[in-house]
Amino acid sequence: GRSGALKWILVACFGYQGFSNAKFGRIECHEAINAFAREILLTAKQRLEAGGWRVVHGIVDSIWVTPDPDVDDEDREDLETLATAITEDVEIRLEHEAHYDWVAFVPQRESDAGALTKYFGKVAGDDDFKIRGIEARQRSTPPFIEDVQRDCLDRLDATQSPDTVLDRLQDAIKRLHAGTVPVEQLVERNRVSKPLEGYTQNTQNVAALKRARDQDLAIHPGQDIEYVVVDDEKSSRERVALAHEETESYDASYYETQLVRAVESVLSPLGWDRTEIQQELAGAREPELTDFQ
DNA sequence: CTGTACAACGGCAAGACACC
DNA sequence: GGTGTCTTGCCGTTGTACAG
Repeated sequence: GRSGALKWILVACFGYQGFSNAKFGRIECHEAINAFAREILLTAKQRLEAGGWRVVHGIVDSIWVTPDPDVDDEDREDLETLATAITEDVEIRLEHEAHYDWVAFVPQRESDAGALTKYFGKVAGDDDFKIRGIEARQRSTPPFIEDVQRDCLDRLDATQSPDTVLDRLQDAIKRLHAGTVPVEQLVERNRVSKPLEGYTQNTQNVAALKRARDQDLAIHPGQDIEYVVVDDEKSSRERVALAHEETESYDASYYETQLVRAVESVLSPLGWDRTEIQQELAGAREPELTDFQ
Protein backbone atom coordinates (compact mmCIF):
# COMPACT_ATOMS: atom_id res chain seq x y z
CA GLY A 1 0.00 0.00 0.00
CA ARG A 2 0.91 3.63 0.51
CA SER A 3 3.51 3.11 3.21
CA GLY A 4 5.04 0.27 1.21
CA ALA A 5 5.47 2.55 -1.79
CA LEU A 6 6.98 5.29 0.37
CA LYS A 7 9.37 2.78 1.90
CA TRP A 8 10.78 1.72 -1.47
CA ILE A 9 11.05 5.33 -2.67
CA LEU A 10 13.11 6.12 0.43
CA VAL A 11 15.25 3.00 0.00
CA ALA A 12 16.02 4.03 -3.60
CA CYS A 13 16.73 7.66 -2.52
CA PHE A 14 19.20 6.42 0.07
CA GLY A 15 20.96 4.23 -2.51
CA TYR A 16 21.10 7.13 -4.98
CA GLN A 17 22.86 9.34 -2.40
CA GLY A 18 25.78 6.94 -2.56
CA PHE A 19 25.88 6.51 -6.34
CA SER A 20 29.09 8.02 -7.79
CA ASN A 21 27.33 9.50 -10.80
CA ALA A 22 24.28 10.73 -8.94
CA LYS A 23 23.03 14.08 -10.30
CA PHE A 24 21.64 15.15 -6.95
CA GLY A 25 23.68 12.88 -4.68
CA ARG A 26 26.12 13.82 -1.98
CA ILE A 27 28.45 11.19 -0.62
CA GLU A 28 28.74 12.93 2.76
CA CYS A 29 24.98 12.54 3.21
CA HIS A 30 25.26 8.85 2.46
CA GLU A 31 28.14 8.41 4.88
CA ALA A 32 26.30 10.35 7.57
CA ILE A 33 23.23 8.13 7.18
CA ASN A 34 25.41 5.04 7.50
CA ALA A 35 27.18 6.46 10.56
CA PHE A 36 23.86 7.08 12.30
CA ALA A 37 22.61 3.63 11.28
CA ARG A 38 25.65 1.90 12.78
CA GLU A 39 25.39 3.92 15.97
CA ILE A 40 21.70 3.07 16.32
CA LEU A 41 22.32 -0.61 15.65
CA LEU A 42 25.06 -0.68 18.30
CA THR A 43 22.86 1.09 20.82
CA ALA A 44 20.08 -1.40 20.17
CA LYS A 45 22.54 -4.29 20.58
CA GLN A 46 23.85 -2.95 23.90
CA ARG A 47 20.36 -2.37 25.28
CA LEU A 48 19.18 -5.81 24.26
CA GLU A 49 22.24 -7.50 25.73
CA ALA A 50 21.83 -5.57 28.96
CA GLY A 51 18.22 -6.78 29.02
CA GLY A 52 19.23 -10.45 28.96
CA TRP A 53 19.20 -11.17 25.22
CA ARG A 54 21.89 -12.41 22.89
CA VAL A 55 22.21 -10.99 19.37
CA VAL A 56 22.16 -13.73 16.74
CA HIS A 57 22.30 -11.56 13.65
CA GLY A 58 21.84 -7.94 12.64
CA ILE A 59 21.74 -6.21 9.28
CA VAL A 60 21.27 -2.51 8.48
CA ASP A 61 18.00 -1.95 10.30
CA SER A 62 17.09 -5.36 11.68
CA ILE A 63 18.31 -7.37 14.63
CA TRP A 64 17.61 -10.95 15.72
CA VAL A 65 17.89 -11.95 19.35
CA THR A 66 17.51 -15.06 21.44
CA PRO A 67 17.34 -15.45 25.23
CA ASP A 68 20.83 -15.25 26.72
CA PRO A 69 21.33 -18.72 28.28
CA ASP A 70 23.51 -17.17 31.01
CA VAL A 71 20.65 -15.01 32.26
CA ASP A 72 17.74 -16.27 34.35
CA ASP A 73 14.29 -15.84 32.81
CA GLU A 74 13.09 -13.64 35.66
CA ASP A 75 16.02 -11.27 35.02
CA ARG A 76 15.20 -10.92 31.34
CA GLU A 77 13.45 -7.78 30.20
CA ASP A 78 10.40 -8.01 27.98
CA LEU A 79 11.16 -7.35 24.29
CA GLU A 80 8.28 -4.89 23.87
CA THR A 81 9.59 -2.90 26.81
CA LEU A 82 13.11 -2.93 25.40
CA ALA A 83 11.91 -1.91 21.95
CA THR A 84 10.07 1.05 23.47
CA ALA A 85 13.14 2.06 25.50
CA ILE A 86 15.38 1.85 22.42
CA THR A 87 12.85 3.83 20.39
CA GLU A 88 12.89 6.64 22.95
CA ASP A 89 16.67 6.60 23.12
CA VAL A 90 17.53 6.64 19.40
CA GLU A 91 14.40 8.53 18.33
CA ILE A 92 13.64 6.12 15.52
CA ARG A 93 10.93 3.57 16.06
CA LEU A 94 12.14 0.02 16.70
CA GLU A 95 9.33 -2.44 16.11
CA HIS A 96 9.12 -5.91 17.54
CA GLU A 97 8.23 -7.47 14.20
CA ALA A 98 7.85 -11.15 14.97
CA HIS A 99 8.51 -13.96 17.35
CA TYR A 100 9.91 -17.18 15.91
CA ASP A 101 9.88 -20.70 17.30
CA TRP A 102 13.18 -21.08 15.51
CA VAL A 103 15.24 -19.35 12.83
CA ALA A 104 17.87 -20.91 10.58
CA PHE A 105 20.56 -18.80 8.90
CA VAL A 106 21.75 -20.42 5.70
CA PRO A 107 25.53 -20.65 5.18
CA GLN A 108 27.25 -19.71 1.95
CA ARG A 109 27.28 -22.57 -0.52
CA GLU A 110 31.03 -23.10 -0.49
CA SER A 111 31.87 -22.24 3.09
CA ASP A 112 30.50 -22.48 6.60
CA ALA A 113 30.15 -18.73 6.93
CA GLY A 114 26.62 -17.36 7.11
CA ALA A 115 25.19 -15.75 3.99
CA LEU A 116 23.90 -12.53 5.58
CA THR A 117 20.74 -12.37 3.51
CA LYS A 118 19.43 -15.93 3.56
CA TYR A 119 17.37 -17.30 6.36
CA PHE A 120 14.07 -18.93 7.22
CA GLY A 121 12.14 -19.16 10.42
CA LYS A 122 8.92 -20.54 11.84
CA VAL A 123 6.59 -17.76 12.99
CA ALA A 124 5.32 -18.63 16.46
CA GLY A 125 1.62 -19.37 16.76
CA ASP A 126 1.12 -19.37 13.00
CA ASP A 127 1.47 -21.85 10.14
CA ASP A 128 3.68 -19.41 8.29
CA PHE A 129 7.37 -19.29 7.64
CA LYS A 130 9.40 -16.19 7.10
CA ILE A 131 11.60 -16.97 4.11
CA ARG A 132 14.33 -14.73 2.71
CA GLY A 133 16.83 -15.37 -0.07
CA ILE A 134 16.36 -19.11 -0.59
CA GLU A 135 14.87 -20.76 -3.69
CA ALA A 136 11.22 -20.60 -2.62
CA ARG A 137 11.62 -16.82 -2.43
CA GLN A 138 13.21 -16.47 -5.88
CA ARG A 139 10.88 -15.59 -8.73
CA SER A 140 12.67 -17.90 -11.14
CA THR A 141 12.09 -21.08 -9.13
CA PRO A 142 9.67 -23.56 -10.79
CA PRO A 143 6.55 -24.45 -8.75
CA PHE A 144 7.63 -28.07 -8.41
CA ILE A 145 10.89 -27.10 -6.71
CA GLU A 146 9.22 -24.47 -4.56
CA ASP A 147 6.55 -26.92 -3.37
CA VAL A 148 9.15 -29.49 -2.40
CA GLN A 149 11.17 -26.90 -0.53
CA ARG A 150 8.13 -25.64 1.39
CA ASP A 151 7.10 -29.21 2.24
CA CYS A 152 10.60 -29.78 3.55
CA LEU A 153 10.32 -26.73 5.79
CA ASP A 154 7.03 -28.10 7.16
CA ARG A 155 8.66 -31.44 7.84
CA LEU A 156 11.72 -29.89 9.43
CA ASP A 157 9.45 -27.88 11.73
CA ALA A 158 7.37 -30.94 12.63
CA THR A 159 10.20 -33.38 13.31
CA GLN A 160 13.32 -31.23 13.86
CA SER A 161 15.20 -33.91 11.98
CA PRO A 162 16.45 -34.41 8.41
CA ASP A 163 14.94 -37.87 7.93
CA THR A 164 11.50 -36.95 6.63
CA VAL A 165 12.99 -34.11 4.61
CA LEU A 166 15.18 -36.61 2.79
CA ASP A 167 12.14 -38.87 2.28
CA ARG A 168 10.34 -36.00 0.59
CA LEU A 169 13.34 -35.34 -1.64
CA GLN A 170 13.64 -38.99 -2.57
CA ASP A 171 9.98 -39.12 -3.52
CA ALA A 172 10.25 -35.98 -5.67
CA ILE A 173 13.29 -37.36 -7.50
CA LYS A 174 11.46 -40.59 -8.16
CA ARG A 175 8.52 -38.73 -9.66
CA LEU A 176 10.88 -36.64 -11.74
CA HIS A 177 12.53 -39.65 -13.33
CA ALA A 178 9.23 -41.49 -13.75
CA GLY A 179 8.15 -38.57 -15.92
CA THR A 180 5.01 -37.92 -13.91
CA VAL A 181 5.76 -34.28 -13.11
CA PRO A 182 3.58 -32.00 -15.27
CA VAL A 183 5.86 -29.77 -17.37
CA GLU A 184 3.96 -26.64 -16.28
CA GLN A 185 5.32 -27.34 -12.81
CA LEU A 186 8.87 -27.13 -14.16
CA VAL A 187 8.65 -23.76 -15.88
CA GLU A 188 11.35 -21.28 -14.93
CA ARG A 189 10.60 -17.59 -15.27
CA ASN A 190 13.51 -15.25 -15.85
CA ARG A 191 13.77 -11.59 -16.70
CA VAL A 192 16.04 -10.66 -19.58
CA SER A 193 18.05 -7.45 -19.43
CA LYS A 194 19.25 -7.13 -23.00
CA PRO A 195 18.22 -7.94 -26.55
CA LEU A 196 19.57 -11.26 -27.87
CA GLU A 197 22.50 -9.59 -29.70
CA GLY A 198 23.72 -8.06 -26.46
CA TYR A 199 24.62 -11.40 -24.88
CA THR A 200 28.08 -12.87 -25.14
CA GLN A 201 27.37 -16.13 -23.25
CA ASN A 202 25.14 -19.01 -24.24
CA THR A 203 22.94 -19.10 -21.19
CA GLN A 204 19.51 -20.68 -20.76
CA ASN A 205 17.98 -17.24 -21.21
CA VAL A 206 19.81 -16.84 -24.52
CA ALA A 207 18.57 -20.23 -25.75
CA ALA A 208 15.04 -19.18 -24.84
CA LEU A 209 15.43 -15.81 -26.57
CA LYS A 210 16.56 -17.59 -29.74
CA ARG A 211 13.48 -19.80 -29.70
CA ALA A 212 11.30 -16.77 -29.19
CA ARG A 213 12.90 -15.08 -32.17
CA ASP A 214 12.40 -18.19 -34.32
CA GLN A 215 8.72 -17.93 -33.52
CA ASP A 216 8.59 -14.18 -34.18
CA LEU A 217 7.92 -13.51 -30.52
CA ALA A 218 9.42 -10.21 -29.42
CA ILE A 219 10.86 -10.30 -25.90
CA HIS A 220 12.18 -6.92 -24.89
CA PRO A 221 14.67 -6.09 -22.12
CA GLY A 222 12.82 -6.04 -18.84
CA GLN A 223 10.30 -8.63 -19.95
CA ASP A 224 10.05 -12.14 -18.55
CA ILE A 225 10.71 -15.29 -20.50
CA GLU A 226 9.33 -18.65 -19.41
CA TYR A 227 10.79 -21.99 -20.36
CA VAL A 228 11.32 -25.61 -19.44
CA VAL A 229 14.85 -27.03 -19.46
CA VAL A 230 14.89 -29.87 -21.98
CA ASP A 231 18.61 -30.68 -22.21
CA ASP A 232 20.91 -28.56 -20.11
CA GLU A 233 24.02 -30.10 -21.71
CA LYS A 234 23.24 -28.40 -24.99
CA SER A 235 24.24 -24.81 -25.60
CA SER A 236 21.97 -24.45 -28.64
CA ARG A 237 18.34 -23.41 -28.64
CA GLU A 238 17.45 -27.08 -28.07
CA ARG A 239 18.49 -26.55 -24.47
CA VAL A 240 15.05 -25.25 -23.51
CA ALA A 241 11.45 -25.19 -24.69
CA LEU A 242 9.29 -22.14 -24.21
CA ALA A 243 6.49 -22.51 -21.73
CA HIS A 244 3.76 -22.36 -24.36
CA GLU A 245 5.38 -24.98 -26.61
CA GLU A 246 3.93 -28.45 -26.30
CA THR A 247 6.74 -30.47 -24.81
CA GLU A 248 6.41 -33.61 -22.81
CA SER A 249 10.13 -34.04 -22.22
CA TYR A 250 12.31 -32.36 -19.65
CA ASP A 251 15.84 -32.73 -18.34
CA ALA A 252 15.22 -34.86 -15.27
CA SER A 253 18.81 -34.85 -14.09
CA TYR A 254 18.98 -31.06 -14.34
CA TYR A 255 15.87 -30.72 -12.21
CA GLU A 256 17.20 -33.32 -9.80
CA THR A 257 20.21 -31.10 -9.24
CA GLN A 258 17.90 -28.17 -8.60
CA LEU A 259 15.93 -30.24 -6.10
CA VAL A 260 19.02 -31.33 -4.21
CA ARG A 261 20.14 -27.70 -4.14
CA ALA A 262 16.83 -26.54 -2.70
CA VAL A 263 16.92 -29.23 -0.04
CA GLU A 264 20.53 -28.34 0.71
CA SER A 265 19.34 -24.84 1.55
CA VAL A 266 16.94 -26.33 4.07
CA LEU A 267 19.43 -28.75 5.66
CA SER A 268 22.65 -26.70 5.47
CA PRO A 269 21.89 -24.84 8.72
CA LEU A 270 22.01 -28.29 10.34
CA GLY A 271 25.46 -28.85 8.89
CA TRP A 272 24.52 -30.90 5.85
CA ASP A 273 25.93 -30.33 2.39
CA ARG A 274 24.98 -31.64 -1.02
CA THR A 275 27.45 -34.52 -1.03
CA GLU A 276 26.07 -35.84 2.24
CA ILE A 277 22.53 -35.54 0.92
CA GLN A 278 23.44 -37.44 -2.23
CA GLN A 279 25.19 -40.12 -0.22
CA GLU A 280 22.15 -40.52 1.99
CA LEU A 281 19.95 -40.81 -1.11
CA ALA A 282 22.16 -43.46 -2.62
CA GLY A 283 22.06 -45.33 0.68
CA ALA A 284 25.82 -45.40 0.47
CA ARG A 285 28.27 -44.82 3.24
CA GLU A 286 31.70 -43.27 3.03
CA PRO A 287 34.13 -46.08 2.15
CA GLU A 288 36.88 -46.62 4.69
CA LEU A 289 40.46 -46.67 3.55
CA THR A 290 40.66 -50.26 4.80
CA ASP A 291 38.03 -51.24 2.22
CA PHE A 292 40.69 -50.91 -0.45
CA GLN A 293 43.29 -53.18 1.18
C1' DC B 1 62.68 -36.57 -22.43
C1' DT B 2 59.03 -34.32 -25.62
C1' DG B 3 54.49 -33.89 -27.44
C1' DT B 4 49.63 -34.38 -27.21
C1' DA B 5 45.13 -34.93 -25.26
C1' DC B 6 42.11 -34.17 -21.83
C1' DA B 7 40.46 -33.33 -17.15
C1' DA B 8 40.58 -30.46 -13.23
C1' DC B 9 41.32 -26.15 -11.22
C1' DG B 10 41.37 -21.19 -10.48
C1' DG B 11 40.52 -16.53 -11.70
C1' DC B 12 37.53 -13.54 -13.89
C1' DA B 13 33.58 -11.34 -16.05
C1' DA B 14 28.77 -11.42 -17.03
C1' DG B 15 24.36 -11.91 -15.57
C1' DA B 16 20.70 -12.38 -12.37
C1' DC B 17 18.53 -11.64 -8.23
C1' DA B 18 18.28 -11.45 -3.43
C1' DC B 19 18.93 -8.03 0.53
C1' DC B 20 18.31 -3.22 2.36
C1' DG C 1 20.29 3.22 -5.90
C1' DG C 2 24.45 0.08 -3.58
C1' DT C 3 25.96 -4.40 -1.72
C1' DG C 4 26.31 -9.18 -1.54
C1' DT C 5 25.76 -13.88 -3.17
C1' DC C 6 25.60 -17.19 -6.51
C1' DT C 7 25.82 -19.45 -11.09
C1' DT C 8 27.64 -19.89 -15.53
C1' DG C 9 30.87 -19.84 -19.09
C1' DC C 10 35.36 -18.70 -20.73
C1' DC C 11 40.17 -19.21 -20.70
C1' DG C 12 44.67 -19.94 -19.24
C1' DT C 13 47.26 -22.94 -16.15
C1' DT C 14 48.25 -27.15 -14.05
C1' DG C 15 48.00 -32.07 -13.51
C1' DT C 16 47.85 -36.65 -15.43
C1' DA C 17 48.21 -40.22 -18.72
C1' DC C 18 50.04 -42.12 -22.60
C1' DA C 19 52.67 -42.54 -27.00
C1' DG C 20 56.78 -42.10 -29.14
